[in-house]
Parts: sequence; structure tokens; C-alpha cells
Amino acid sequence: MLLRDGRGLKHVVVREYVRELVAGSAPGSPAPSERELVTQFGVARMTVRQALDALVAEGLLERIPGRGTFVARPRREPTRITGFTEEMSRRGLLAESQTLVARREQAGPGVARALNLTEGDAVIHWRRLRRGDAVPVCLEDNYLNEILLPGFLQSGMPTSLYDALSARGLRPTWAEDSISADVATAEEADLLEIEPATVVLRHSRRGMVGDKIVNVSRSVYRADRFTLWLQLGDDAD
Amino acid sequence: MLLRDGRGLKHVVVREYVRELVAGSAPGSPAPSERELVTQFGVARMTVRQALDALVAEGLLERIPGRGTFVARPRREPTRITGFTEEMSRRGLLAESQTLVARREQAGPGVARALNLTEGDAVIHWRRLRRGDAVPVCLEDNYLNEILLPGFLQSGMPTSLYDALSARGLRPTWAEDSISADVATAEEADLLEIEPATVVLRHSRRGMVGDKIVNVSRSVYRADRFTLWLQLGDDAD
DNA sequence: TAGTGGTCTAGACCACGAA
DNA sequence: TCGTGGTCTAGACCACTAA
Repeated sequence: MLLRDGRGLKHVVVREYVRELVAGSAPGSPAPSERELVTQFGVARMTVRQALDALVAEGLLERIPGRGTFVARPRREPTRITGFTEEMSRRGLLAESQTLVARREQAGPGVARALNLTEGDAVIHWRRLRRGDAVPVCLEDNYLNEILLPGFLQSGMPTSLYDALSARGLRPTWAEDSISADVATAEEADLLEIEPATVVLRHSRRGMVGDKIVNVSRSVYRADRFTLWLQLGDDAD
Repeated sequence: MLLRDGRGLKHVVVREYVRELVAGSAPGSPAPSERELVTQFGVARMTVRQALDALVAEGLLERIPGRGTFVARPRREPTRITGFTEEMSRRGLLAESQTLVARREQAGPGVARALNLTEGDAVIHWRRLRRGDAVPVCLEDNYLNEILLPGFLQSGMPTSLYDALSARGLRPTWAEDSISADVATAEEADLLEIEPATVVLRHSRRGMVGDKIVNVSRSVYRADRFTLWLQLGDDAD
């Protein structure tokens, strides 16, 4: 079903027409009325409603009974699942990255459990020292399920892990995170250019898309250089 | 419009009938077919579709063209915005709370900005020492916009702030959080029963419902007793 | 082939908002 | 009063799945 090109479906035609029509309009601007669209496209009103229903559901439009249909104010969006590169650029800092380890390894017990693999299964281990505006900010270990990412190590390491995962349709849309405060080990302190036993923020993440567990990351941040910002919830009042 | 009791609307009748019918069914169980419901309720098929559309949108049902309509597997849900009490009970710990301060104050510059008030405006300041299974875990300062919560201090302090806000229709559905690692001040260390300058996790939150900023909290957690757990994203693959 | 959901029509009446 | 969105009808044809 639905092998016809989307442009052939009338409700899709109307939907995309309205979407482009209101693109860039200020919140509160009126959209065409349903009966206007009926005459304009020569379709039934139910078809127009189906088109508008979709735009209302995605938060672009808002219906007010007795008044009309209007451009909705943009919804607030919860924090997306991003990596260091995007996070730094959001803060207006230049993200740099130095790969310390990039190799195939056998999963240890913790990584195996987190990736839902068996101990000893092959995983990709990628360790990077992350800088923001040239200052060491974060030491990040990523473990990837090699079965999901054949040839990943051979294809040359990308700048942004999440961009590389996106290209393979494996960008996590869901994550389980844990965040704690701790002190740096000697090795961490050395790489982050801080004194041993200095306060750090630890952040572990399990990234998933659908039912697939894509990666596990363990990051340690300099507490004097990094605060985690989050937006939670949704605007469904 | 819609002053008729919801039970009078046919698509609502059908929707709630189906909702109760499939309540408790295993994911993958078949729901009644659209045409079955048409004959059963004596309504048009568009009406049945409207009813089922709502259940599909909320993730209860799933349509598979050519096969039928089925109970969907429950969606994963991002971490809700909760407070200490719910968080502890989720971990199977007994949450206790000792109020140290509960009074009306004038907002300082930081609190005023966070609550979008003017410096010197009245705010409710509520400071509590929070214990999990009798061990001090967290010192929490809450600042509430008094205009939104008239008589809050007089009504007796509740166990759970979020429960009390729910009762007034002011439970935050949206929050902006910041999380950092730090060391305890002398006062914090004393109350949390740790050594001064011990590592702690700081968590600030601005809680909102709609456009209203309800509260600002600043919590300091013993790092040896608390790790923050989060689930981010949604299951819209 | 029979049954399913997806799309679509050409109407209708209702409650509400604004003029 | 007129225009709006909300609800509802009684059909229709299509593409797909499963027997």
C-alpha cells in the first residue's frame, strides 16, 4: 500500500501546501479555513481535515473552534540526545577531539552487560580527549556494538560520532544516562591537565535506536569547565 | 461547544469502549476491526476511525494495513519531572524530610531572575534536609512564586512538593536543569554529615507548567549516596 | 478470495465566536 | 447573522495480507 508517490495523495498535497504556506508565519497568523481549501483543491472536507490533523498533531497548527486555524507557537522541545561536538557548538565553543584509542576489543563484563552482549564479544573502543576552545574538558570512552557497525574502524574515524551513526541510520533516539560526582584518577587527571583527586563529573550513557543498543559511553568532565544542561518534559499542557 | 457530556459523543463512546476492551491485553493482541465496530455501534466508519486515531496517537494501538489493528507495545517514556520523594520511592528507599526553613522572603537577584520576578518580590523559601533510609542524602532549597501559590505556607507543609503542586494544577510538566560537580561548603557538609570540601553533586531546576515558572530548586547531593538517572528521547522511530 | 486498513466523496447538523 | 471548526453519515475504490 501507499506505493503511489506521496504527491499523488490528496491529503498529502493539501498538507504540504499548507505547510509551505505558513512556513515562516508568526505564531497566531491564520491558516486557510477548511472550506477555503475544499474549494481551492476541489476535495472533500474530510480530506482537508485529514491534512490539517497531521499538522496539528505535529504542533505546527492550532485549531480554535468558532474562530479558525492558526499557526501555533513552536513547542518547547526536550533536550535532544547529542554528543560533545554538538554540545560545544551549542555553547559557541570550538570542539576539538584527539583520538587516544580506536580499536577492536573484547567486551569486558560491564560493557558486555550494557550493550547486551556476551563477555568477550567484539566491540569497538574509541577513546577521545575532548577540548573546548583548546582547553581539555572531557575524556570520553565509547564502546560500540561491532555487529551493528561493520567496517566502522576501517572507514576512518569521523569528527562526530553521532553524525557517523546518523549516516548509518543508527543515531540514538533514546538514551539511559547516569550522572555522578567523583574525583579524577591519576590517569584522568594527567590527560585533563588537572591535579589528581580533583572533582569531576561522570556521565555514562547507553544510546539506543528502536530496540537496538548502539553505544555505551563513559565520560569524565572537568567540573571547573563543564555544567550539564538539560530540558525535560514536554509542552503538552 | 462540546458542552454535551463526553459520553454523548459517538467517537468518544467507541474510543473508551475499545480502550477498556484492550486494557490489560498483551501487545500484539488484535483489537476489533473497524467494520466490526461500525456494525456494533451503528456508526459510520469515519467515526470509528476517529476513535481509533486517538488511541493510535496516544500509543495504545497500532494499525497494520491489510492485517488489522493491534495493541501496541508500551512506549518507553522519558524521565518524568519528579522530586526527591518519588525518586527515592522509585529506588525502594524511604524518603524522609526535615524542614529547616519555611518562610516568606524577598527574592535575591539569582532567584528573581530564575522565577522571572523583580528583585525584592515575595517568594516562598523552603529548605529541607532529605534522607533516604535515614541517611542524609540531599540538602534542597526551593523557591516558589508566591503569587501562584497564595496561602501555601499557611496550609501546612506537605510531604511532597510536587503532590502539593499537583493539587493546585501547578505540577511542572517542563523543567530546565543544570547539573555540576563541586565540593561542599562548611554548612552543607555539617548538615549532610560529611567532611567539608567533600565532593557533591549540585542540581538546579526551574520547574514550569505552560508559560508559568512555578519553582526553582537548588539541591546538593552527597556524591557517595546519589547518582542521577535519566532517560531521554522518545520511541518515535 | 475475503478481510483489513487507507483514502475519498458530498453532503449534513451542531456549538461557538465575532460582528 | 455568518463563518468557523467539531461531529457524523453512508457509501465508494484501492492496496495489501492471509488463507
